[in-house]
Amino acid sequence: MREKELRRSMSVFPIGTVMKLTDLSARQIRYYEEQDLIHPERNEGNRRMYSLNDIDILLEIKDYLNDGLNMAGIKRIYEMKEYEKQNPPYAQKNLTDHDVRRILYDEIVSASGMSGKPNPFQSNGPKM
DNA sequence: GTTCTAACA
DNA sequence: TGTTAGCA
Repeated sequence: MREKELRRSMSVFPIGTVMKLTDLSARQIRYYEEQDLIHPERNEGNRRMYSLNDIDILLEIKDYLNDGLNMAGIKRIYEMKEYEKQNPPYAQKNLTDHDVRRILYDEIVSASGMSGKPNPFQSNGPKM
């Protein structure tokens, strides 16, 4: 079932399509790339070409943003995801990749909501 | 018309 | 983040 992943990794969408699919601005999409959250390829004309995987990540980022996470918190989650890939310990300790991510996620979200002081995971209270 | 980089509000 | 400028 690797054929499927291969296709999901093919960069075939221009930023305009990604904008419509994710409802994110071009500015945001390019910014998340700068933060190493996504890695679109470039075509002959230096245009960014995104894959279905990139789009999935973008949609995930949008969810995290809605939960009040800032870039620091989101990057944490993806950095952790990378760390896990290089260090199999978790996979063998009966926790799936998804479970570990869920745990870290809850940790960051609760840290954002329980402290009265500003913390690195919180994007300063509501702006109203 | 669409996307890109860079920079300023 | 939005937006704008000047290119390709």
